[in-house]
Amino acid sequence: MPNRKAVQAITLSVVKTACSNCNLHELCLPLGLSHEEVEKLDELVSARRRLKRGEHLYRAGETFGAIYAVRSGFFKTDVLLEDGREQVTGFQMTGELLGLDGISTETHSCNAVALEDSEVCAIPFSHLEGLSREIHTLQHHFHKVMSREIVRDHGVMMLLGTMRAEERLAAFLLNLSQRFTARGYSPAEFYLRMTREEIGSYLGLKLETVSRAFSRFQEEGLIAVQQKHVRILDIGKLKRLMSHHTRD
Amino acid sequence: MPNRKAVQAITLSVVKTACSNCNLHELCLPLGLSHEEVEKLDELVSARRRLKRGEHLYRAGETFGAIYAVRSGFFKTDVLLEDGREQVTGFQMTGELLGLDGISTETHSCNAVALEDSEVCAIPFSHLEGLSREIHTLQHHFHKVMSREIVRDHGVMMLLGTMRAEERLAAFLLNLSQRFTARGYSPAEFYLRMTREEIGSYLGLKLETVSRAFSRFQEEGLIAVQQKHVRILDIGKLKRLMSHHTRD
DNA sequence: CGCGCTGTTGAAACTTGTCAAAGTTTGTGG
DNA sequence: CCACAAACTTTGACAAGTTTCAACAGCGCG
Repeated sequence: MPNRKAVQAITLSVVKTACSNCNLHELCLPLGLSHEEVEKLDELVSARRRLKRGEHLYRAGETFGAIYAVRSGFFKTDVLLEDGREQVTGFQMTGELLGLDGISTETHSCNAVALEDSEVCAIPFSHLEGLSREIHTLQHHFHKVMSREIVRDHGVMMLLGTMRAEERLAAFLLNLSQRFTARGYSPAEFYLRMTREEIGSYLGLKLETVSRAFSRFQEEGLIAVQQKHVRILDIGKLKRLMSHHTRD
Repeated sequence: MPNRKAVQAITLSVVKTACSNCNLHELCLPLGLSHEEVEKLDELVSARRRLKRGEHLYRAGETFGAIYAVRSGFFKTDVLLEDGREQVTGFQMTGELLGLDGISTETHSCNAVALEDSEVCAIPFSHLEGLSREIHTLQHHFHKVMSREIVRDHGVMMLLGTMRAEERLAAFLLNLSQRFTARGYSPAEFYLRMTREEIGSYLGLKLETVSRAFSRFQEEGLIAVQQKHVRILDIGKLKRLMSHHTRD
């Protein structure tokens, strides 16, 4: 039964997800843990999960049990209003966390959807709380992560509340660029995983407005766009775009 | 020296701020603590601080050390952009927490200003972390509070991203009404502590637009406004206002 | 290889911002 | 306690930015 053995080997290698081997180390875990502490962490991450493009990691209304660390891939989170209006509240990439919104009511308050084939680590929340009672560093790191999310949200509020369309898009592109850079990718060239409509929803704009802003940036030599492929040509101008105008 | 004694008595009564006696109990603390646990909590709250209208509780850039529970009064938090643009990110009333944004970088990322004479309890953050390692309930409660803040921010993003002016104002008034109700005040009648400009900044609108929306609501019999005094006349219509239109 | 989804572009309509002026309230100092 | 100044609010007319509607192009998937 050679097949049986092969399957087992694969299964084992999938299940064995140890944080100690994970290259997200610096992104989703606190630094400076002792060897034993890292071993404890390994037990924390109960399971990995693969998602195909378009699949939901969780949906609003589902019972909350775990937060998720993106191991690879790309996600969006969105909130729906009864009348059908939708707002994308964020895009998450490798090393970022999903599900923090669920802690407050023990029910997820938004949907998380994979925008490309992705993989996540599930971190059962009660385990995380237990372990952070033992490991100060972990506790503090987790608090920082939650706080960072709040600060990030304030940035989005600023964007939605005070910026005009082109400024919003510039801010969006610069933010992506910076996050790709932090992950070792090119700061100036990347593929967008989301549609114009999803960008628009995130930025509080209609997809046509987003499209026009892209075209305008291209005309002015700030970027080169072709569908989902973006190349930033003049990052300085893009930054300056954001600190001039007034509106609102 | 009868004076000396009197002064001491006053000082003591001011310093003695014990959470166990605090009527914010249900709002800012976890329920179901044992007597000993509550006593430990009492030690947590190091100092109260009184602020006059217009005074800053903290400013963006200052070193973060404590979070604050509003004991009485009313606050706003705002973020400033280099080019002078300002965004009010929230209004905080009795029983709500301030300062969570500072955890992430150990530096406050926004300004907190008292909109009326107020009083807060300072909760040194390292103490809070220490104690929540001992008291599970406190730990979990704190995580819920942070998460709730994230969910709240998503609500604001929804508001800013998908609602038109009148919907935003309706949502704002309903939110205030609900929070006043939770504190035992009238759901239908209250004084606004903030200016039209501050409301506008929070809602991503110009003060003139806010003023016009107020007038329009008044014309249509939804509310009665006179300066800062608001009376909600038709809460149902106000709610319906938010689930009809489309925009953005 | 064609159908559908996604993206682009144009023109008109609508919402909100801008500028300006006048009215109202609040706070302060005499 | 009044008077006056400063801050805040309201309202109007006009301008600007964004959405809406519509038509079409392109790419990608089945």
